[in-house]
Amino acid sequence: MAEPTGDRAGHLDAERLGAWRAFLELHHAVTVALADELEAEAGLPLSWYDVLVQLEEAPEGRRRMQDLADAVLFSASGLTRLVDRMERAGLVERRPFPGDRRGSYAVLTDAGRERLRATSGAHLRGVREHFGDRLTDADAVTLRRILTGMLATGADSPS
Amino acid sequence: MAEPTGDRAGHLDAERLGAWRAFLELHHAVTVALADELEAEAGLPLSWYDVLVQLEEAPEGRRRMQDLADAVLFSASGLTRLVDRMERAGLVERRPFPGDRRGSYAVLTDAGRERLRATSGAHLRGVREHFGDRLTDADAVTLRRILTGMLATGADSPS
DNA sequence: GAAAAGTAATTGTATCAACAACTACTTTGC
DNA sequence: GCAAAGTAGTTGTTGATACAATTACTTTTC
Repeated sequence: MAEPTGDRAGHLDAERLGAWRAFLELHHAVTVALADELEAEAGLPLSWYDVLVQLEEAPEGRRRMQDLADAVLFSASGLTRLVDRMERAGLVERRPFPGDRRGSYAVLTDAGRERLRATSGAHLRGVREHFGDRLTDADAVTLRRILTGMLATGADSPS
Repeated sequence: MAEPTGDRAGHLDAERLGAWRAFLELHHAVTVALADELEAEAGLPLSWYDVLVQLEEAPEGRRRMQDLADAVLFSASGLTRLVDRMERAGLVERRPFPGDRRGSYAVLTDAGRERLRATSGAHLRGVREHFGDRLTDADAVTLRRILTGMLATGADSPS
């Protein structure tokens, strides 16, 4: 469109900077609120919840460690310790990966599945309350379109 | 639009959940990329940069500790240590707050101002590259409108 | 105007995440 | 088929953040 009006493409104008700051602030507000609520209502760190969800959604309730680390946005070593803690709590188990003795699965236990079931209501209500309900239907569609587009644009995500 | 189709207001539908997940993923991708680049190109943690910017933007290059903590989304104790580190590096100084001997200012030093000047180009380029440039002009306006609206809706932000 | 309540900042401590180095295993190359 | 290179996962260590308790001061209350 109009470029040479001091508004050429690539310029970090006030709208973009405003969007960026709002993005950061909203992320902080919502994730802090969700983590606090989940901790208070279910005694569960948000990172544990994320692992439970990823396993629940995976076929047979299990995923490879590296794979799971990518899904929950953790480093490999971070996931090792996280799964350690959750295993101690009885929510997941490690199982050998057949055919490659280096690898292992993290598998959801019955207790883990039950814990997720007992918790997800509260968390989803939180996501609605702090995020979903603040969007009109039209804005939800638009926001999703814009954000997924931005994700697809960069080679950032497949980090 | 149509409500009673299992899509009533308040329901966390696929669009909203998709937007939420894209939001989380984009935040992670962009902040990790920015932090890595800033560290690599300027040897500066992102949290330090945020403090420098907040002080630069404030009148006389100084802000109260608590005030600054809110601005950079840190706890009070977290900011104490962060300012400790930056003070050791000579980028900020603590100065007494006249009229209330409990309080102190964090003030930008000349070295801090210089360091910010030398760094902000790289960071702003990063924000453009990973965020701003992935938005059309129209989407930038829309995104900002949606996000600031969501922030205003909740009582989350003034945490 | 002294005691109680409140506030700004710091410190003790625990947690938790990342990086780098390591172990164990698998695949590739010759 | 053996050595070299690559990959999955774990462990040693460090750094950074938060919460709770503490210190120092200020404001309120009676």
